Amino acid sequence: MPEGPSIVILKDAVKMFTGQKIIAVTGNSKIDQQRLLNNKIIAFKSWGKHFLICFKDFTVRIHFLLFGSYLVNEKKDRPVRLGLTFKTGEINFYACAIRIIEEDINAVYDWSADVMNDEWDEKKAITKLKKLPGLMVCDALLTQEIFAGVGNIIKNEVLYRICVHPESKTGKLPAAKMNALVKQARVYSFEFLEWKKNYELKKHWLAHTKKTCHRCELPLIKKITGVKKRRSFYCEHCQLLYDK
DNA sequence: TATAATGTTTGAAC
DNA sequence: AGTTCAAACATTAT
Repeated sequence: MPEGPSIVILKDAVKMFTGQKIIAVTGNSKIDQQRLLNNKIIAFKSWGKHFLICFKDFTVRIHFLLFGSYLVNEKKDRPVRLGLTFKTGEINFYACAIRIIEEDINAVYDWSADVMNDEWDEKKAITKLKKLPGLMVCDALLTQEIFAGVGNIIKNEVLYRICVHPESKTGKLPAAKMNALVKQARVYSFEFLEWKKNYELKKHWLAHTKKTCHRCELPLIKKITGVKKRRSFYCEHCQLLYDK
């Protein structure tokens, strides 16, 4: 479920409830559910993988982690974590982490770090990366403070696309590769969004879970990389290692 | 059927 | 006190 583009799809799927009052709340979430009752939703927003339901005085933050899911006007045979009922329909959330944010979300979130946001700022991302020269690029792409919304699929596809080895150090990247990294983090995420909408995401994977490099026909390497210990799929021949 | 996987937080251990 | 690490959570396709 996760990765930023999927959250953008969710925002779109529930937009008809914007401005509506919640007339019933259900679920096993430990948040104070009563606070939502009879309260009007001001807006649905997102920051990276965070889905935000905004009310006048607080915000509900939903994170889907690895297995979270949601259904609009449907239920599934699983415990509902949070269910919101409106006059015209309902949203049900499953297996997700939910919190209430009391502070002004504009003070909490740096919108320019979200690759899906109009305020996404390449230059700021590069500045952040330059402060972490020893960080492997596989870890850098998964760092939400820099690339909010990027997950393991996008990581692998971006690095394959720009021909950079996942264990390269950000401080050793040539300027052109640094620029490509930051550029493609957003570009690929929007392609992901379109493919996902059309239920054809996997069809477009070139590296993630793949066995062979389509450029040189050599086998792709599958390896747990970086301090984040996530699996990387890469071509040792086509993706250059910049670490010295 | 067992396993692995689009992820993050927490608290113990160093 | 700061960093590292495993555990916990929860679902589903292969």
